[in-house]
Amino acid sequence: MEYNFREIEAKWQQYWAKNQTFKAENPALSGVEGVSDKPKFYVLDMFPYPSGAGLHVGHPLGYIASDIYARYKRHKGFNVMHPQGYDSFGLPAEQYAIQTGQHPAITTEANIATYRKQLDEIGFSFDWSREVRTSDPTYYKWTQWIFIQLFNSWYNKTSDKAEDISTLISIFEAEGNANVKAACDDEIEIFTAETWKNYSEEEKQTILLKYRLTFLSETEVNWCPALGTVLANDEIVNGVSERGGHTVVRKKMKQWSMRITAYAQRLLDGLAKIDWPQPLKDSQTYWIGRSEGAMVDFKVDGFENDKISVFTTRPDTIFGVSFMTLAPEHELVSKITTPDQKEAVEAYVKATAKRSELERMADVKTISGVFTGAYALHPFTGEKVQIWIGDYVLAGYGTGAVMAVPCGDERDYAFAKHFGIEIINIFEGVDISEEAFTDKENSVIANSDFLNGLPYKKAMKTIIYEIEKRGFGYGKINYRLRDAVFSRQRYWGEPFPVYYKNGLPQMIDKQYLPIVLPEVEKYLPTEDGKPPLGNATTWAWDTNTNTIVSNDLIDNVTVCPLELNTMPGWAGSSSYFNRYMDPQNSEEFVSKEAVEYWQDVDLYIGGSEHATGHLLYSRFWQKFLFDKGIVPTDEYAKKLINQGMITGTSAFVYRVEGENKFVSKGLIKDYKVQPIHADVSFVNGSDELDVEAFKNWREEYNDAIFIGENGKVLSPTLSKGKGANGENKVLLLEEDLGGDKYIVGREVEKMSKSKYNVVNPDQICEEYGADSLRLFEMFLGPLEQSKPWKTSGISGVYSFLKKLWRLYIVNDEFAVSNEEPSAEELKTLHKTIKKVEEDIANFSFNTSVSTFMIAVNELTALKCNKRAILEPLAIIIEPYAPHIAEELWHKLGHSTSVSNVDFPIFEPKYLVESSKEYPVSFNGKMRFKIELPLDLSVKQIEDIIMAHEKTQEQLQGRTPKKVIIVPGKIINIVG
RNA sequence: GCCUCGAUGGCGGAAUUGGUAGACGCGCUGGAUUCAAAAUCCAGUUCUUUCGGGAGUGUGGGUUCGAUUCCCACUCGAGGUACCA
Repeated sequence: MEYNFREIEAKWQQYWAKNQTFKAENPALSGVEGVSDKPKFYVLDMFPYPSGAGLHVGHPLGYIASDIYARYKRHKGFNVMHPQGYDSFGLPAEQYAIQTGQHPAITTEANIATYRKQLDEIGFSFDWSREVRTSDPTYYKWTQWIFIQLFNSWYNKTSDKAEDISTLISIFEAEGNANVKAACDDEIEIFTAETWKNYSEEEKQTILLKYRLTFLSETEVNWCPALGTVLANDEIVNGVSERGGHTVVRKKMKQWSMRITAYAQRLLDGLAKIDWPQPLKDSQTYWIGRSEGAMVDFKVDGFENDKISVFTTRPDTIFGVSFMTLAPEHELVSKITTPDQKEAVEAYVKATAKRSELERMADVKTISGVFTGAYALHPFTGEKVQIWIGDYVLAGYGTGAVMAVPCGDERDYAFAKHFGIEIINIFEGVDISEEAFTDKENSVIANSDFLNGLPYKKAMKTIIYEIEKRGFGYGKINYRLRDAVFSRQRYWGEPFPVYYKNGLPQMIDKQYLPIVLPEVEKYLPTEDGKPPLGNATTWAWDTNTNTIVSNDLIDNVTVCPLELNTMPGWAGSSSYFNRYMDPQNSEEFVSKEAVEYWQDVDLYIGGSEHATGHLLYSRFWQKFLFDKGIVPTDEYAKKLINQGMITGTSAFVYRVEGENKFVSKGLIKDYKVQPIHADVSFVNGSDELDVEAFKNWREEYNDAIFIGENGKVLSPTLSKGKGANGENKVLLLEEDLGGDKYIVGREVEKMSKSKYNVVNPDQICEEYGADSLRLFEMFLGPLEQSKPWKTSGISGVYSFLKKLWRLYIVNDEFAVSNEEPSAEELKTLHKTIKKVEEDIANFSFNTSVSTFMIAVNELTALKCNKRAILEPLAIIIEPYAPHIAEELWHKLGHSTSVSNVDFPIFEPKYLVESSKEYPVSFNGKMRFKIELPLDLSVKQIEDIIMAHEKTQEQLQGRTPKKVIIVPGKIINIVG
């Protein structure tokens, strides 16, 4: 009776699907007995984007880990929800559509089918009845609904939460907006209740838009006219688009934005109460970028009505200001520049416009700038301060202007030195002739009027008080975080539930959702530069019938144009974890009962690349939904783990330059060679190349000559035989080569199709089975670290599974005995239980696999065949290798799934030892070992050890200075 | 530049509060079984050695009876971020 993984795995995968073994019940809704008594546990994976390439072995790593955890929790008596779905809107499907005309929905559907097949083959315990797809109208209906909720809300800083826009309107009607503290647009005019009531409906709406949590704003974007779209920073390389190399310009566009900045402080504070990796928290903290300081206005000499506002974190150094720097794009630049400087300034502004923001920021070494000829007036001293422009100041950050204090800031110092600007020292007892003094905590202010002699903290308080008293500024907490642009000029995304009347956005009522993506002829932007939805001919809203109608009917009275942008990639993923709780609900986003029961995610596993994208936006939406009373917690995931990347081990062959000849790795120093990626599937575990497979790979290599490691020309004689893993292959026999082989070079790189180092899970499942794949992925190393993939090692876990199987087999028949287990057997079992439970608690799955191997090795050595040992063993291994466990469990005579059986209880009594093999060290170096009873006193141990002949041998007559004995641990003799 | 993580045999890695460095697996070497192979099993495998031993966890210091583990300085690698005022 062989371990036939193909048969076993197919059988149990079908069984689980048929019996809905992993369906998680919502007790309140289902009334399923027994479920409601169990505590809930919610294990979540970051759902995948279903790309055309399918899964490679890197993808399931986190899924396997979370699956082990979910399965373990079922054994521990929890009602576990472990859902999966697809983040199925996205660019690749759209690009494929542009190239081929194939509708993205069709491509996406096909890709999902591939993913599903691959996921099923690995034996995950997903509850597929809860599947969501972000591109499914029944799902994005709720994305649109949340958008409407955001539109209908404003952020009240007084109550410190989002409130319905109606509460704001009531305040306006009662007392105007003078006392409203809200997260809102920067420049809002103050009005009274009287004025508000006299505003037209349009004027009112325009004002309200400045307060809403999602709002239209003019945003500067990277516009690529050739592609007809906006590009993200990372899609621009050297100032041109990554795709196609087209020109990119900065352009202002009216777009939807999300007022995430309203939540900056709460997003920061919330980090303290969630168990997420510190590096991830650090990067969110940095991204939010809280800084305390002051806004200060500087008057411009000769321009009575203009002022330059700056934000500074060091208002205490204001007496050290010797110049100001404006971003070249600053609106005052053209106005205040003197005729003398005009030419230079204009040239500089022009040069800056050509540089991308990225380029400007990457170039740290060159100091550049131009004097405008104008002067600002120091608010305290009234002295004239030069106004410069410099491209290190960014228009998009803060006010686009900096008050420069060279003695206290390295960059200002370098700038001042470079252009010979005065450097005023305002620090007591500090030499600034060589560099700026930036240690603010240890600074004492001097040369600064009323601030003289004050340390940093006192000086800050005093100066902010003075600034506010004199009325040219105020203390302010600034955040680096920007409001998030929420419009995309794409086709394959969620349509907005928005139409425009007289240029003002109107929300479509909830009952008419979803607004379904229209059909278009082409997926490209229109010729006049409108987004792809501009191609739709039926894309107008009839306000009488509340239906989408033909554009021909637009009259801007009853029929109005619909929004042409779509939502960004992160829209659908920002709250999907809540939707899993109640995925089929068509009346509500999530029912009260469901969300009260499931509450939040107990364990979330995914990649760290989402640190400041998805993981920040989703926290923002959760806080908003919490404010609205829709969800009961304002942080949605208690615990988060980042799985590390699996890198590929690329293989290289070496072509002699100018020839169609390849030399083996050991010979490359004798030739001028060019390394070429070879597909890793042509290489075996000993880095030997299957030369024939490589030759047949591409026509250009058909006639290539290969020189082996020993310098022999590899003969092309073919022979049938077995490959390294037992598969049938046509290969070169060693005799034919005179024992010579072609050895490839290896290098660890990111796993990628273009590097030919991708390994698919399907291949592995086919050759070794899903249980082997699962064990091997865990065995590779710590979950959170990145690690290279090398398929050759998989034979180790495969042998282990065969060895485990054989424990249950006697004379080729399945058989276990009912004999009482021995102390040794019980010890093996219980130390395994203990270690595996500790490992799961620590997410240390790699060490669990080792522990299983040790247990099976020991039980094999003991020839253990006893039910009392082997039955619990099948349970504890189930989370890791569920198929073989289920098979063994049923063979042991059970008729229901092993997945909900109680985990064996660890009994410490089986591990109690009476003696210990003490390591005896001399000066910290272990020299020999001695077996001693554990109940000896320190004195007794010392007497025994000092009398020992090996001790005397080591000491060679010396008298030890000290003998350290830690009972149960070590003996160390010093001297 | 800054932030974060990491560096242990030929390779992946283990060593849970400072206490036997190299568990477990791959690979490799030798052997058993076999007509042969696959599979399986057994033994060995950090380096070095005059076979007594000696050295050894990126480098250099420090704390300690004792350091892969703690502290300081540095080198290299990976990821992120970026003249952030």
